[in-house]
Amino acid sequence: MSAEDNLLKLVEAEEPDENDYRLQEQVGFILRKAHQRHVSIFAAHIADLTPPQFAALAKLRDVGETSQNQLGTLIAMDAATVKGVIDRLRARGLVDLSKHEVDKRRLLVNLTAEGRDAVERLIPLAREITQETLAPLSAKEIATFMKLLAKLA
Amino acid sequence: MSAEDNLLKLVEAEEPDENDYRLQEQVGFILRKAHQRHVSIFAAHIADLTPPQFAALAKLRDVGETSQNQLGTLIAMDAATVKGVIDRLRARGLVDLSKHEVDKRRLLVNLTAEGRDAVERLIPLAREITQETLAPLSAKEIATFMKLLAKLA
DNA sequence: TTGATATCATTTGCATACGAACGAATTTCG
DNA sequence: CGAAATTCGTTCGTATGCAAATGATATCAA
Repeated sequence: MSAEDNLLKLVEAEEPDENDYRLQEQVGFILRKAHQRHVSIFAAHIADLTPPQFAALAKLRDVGETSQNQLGTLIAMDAATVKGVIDRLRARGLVDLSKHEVDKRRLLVNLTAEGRDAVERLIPLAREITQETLAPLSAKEIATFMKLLAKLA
Repeated sequence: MSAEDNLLKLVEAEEPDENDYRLQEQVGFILRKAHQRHVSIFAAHIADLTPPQFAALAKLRDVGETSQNQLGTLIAMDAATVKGVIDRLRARGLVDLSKHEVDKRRLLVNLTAEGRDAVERLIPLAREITQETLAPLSAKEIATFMKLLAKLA
């Protein structure tokens, strides 16, 4: 088949040009990069905690004692992932675990005093992280972006 | 200090209310969820390859033979990560490796015939993945969102 | 009541992701 | 030229993230 035939077929079928797939313009690729950038900014401000670890602490501050699975649901982590995160926070004395009195399947997670202090101390830094992540955008752009991003998540 | 004093201090200094940090509204948290959703959509369309693996193949299709590190730069992966990705693609016969004739430090990566076939076959699916990821947005919103997301990445 | 289902948590295996340390090769510069 | 700095790749350790399998407990329904 000649190049002209190819072009013709393309036009007739209104197919996208397969030779013109640009990785750098795909949402998934840019989303991955934006996420990487945020994690990097986070690490620069809060060196001794990861974003998921901070998310767990911040959410526990909101809702108080919850089961491990429930916490996972609240911060968008599956059971296997949340277990690892909680284990590490527990090893550092930031949360503690106890068994549910009634439902013996459940593992209750709570902030320790130290954990509570840590969240309170870190929240101002978390605000800075959010600001710095959004710094390339104007106030108006931020409002628009957050609205659209929320729709995608 | 009384609660009223606290409130007064807050208003005077125009400080954010520390009791009002909402994890669910932070860019980082939503960015992480949006990325998770995209990976999930990707997996539903392309089961036997991960987004980073596909990114490596798609980029190799663009630029042809490159060094492992250079490829990593192009697809936003550090040296350690790209090595793992390429190792797995190589084990499956989708890329092959060779030594740079002149610069003996460099490891050249190339698509195999099978690898090239795979990318060409998968690109239409990748377009669908992009579409489905952006499906919650209108055409106009997509244009806006992509512009702003690119600024953040 | 009991048998089927569902839920909670754990474990294993695999795949990113990155910092840090390292050796080998190359480039820069005094 | 030759020492210092840089680049390329590898390895190790740690931390998500998820699928799948499993065991324990709880709930539902016949």
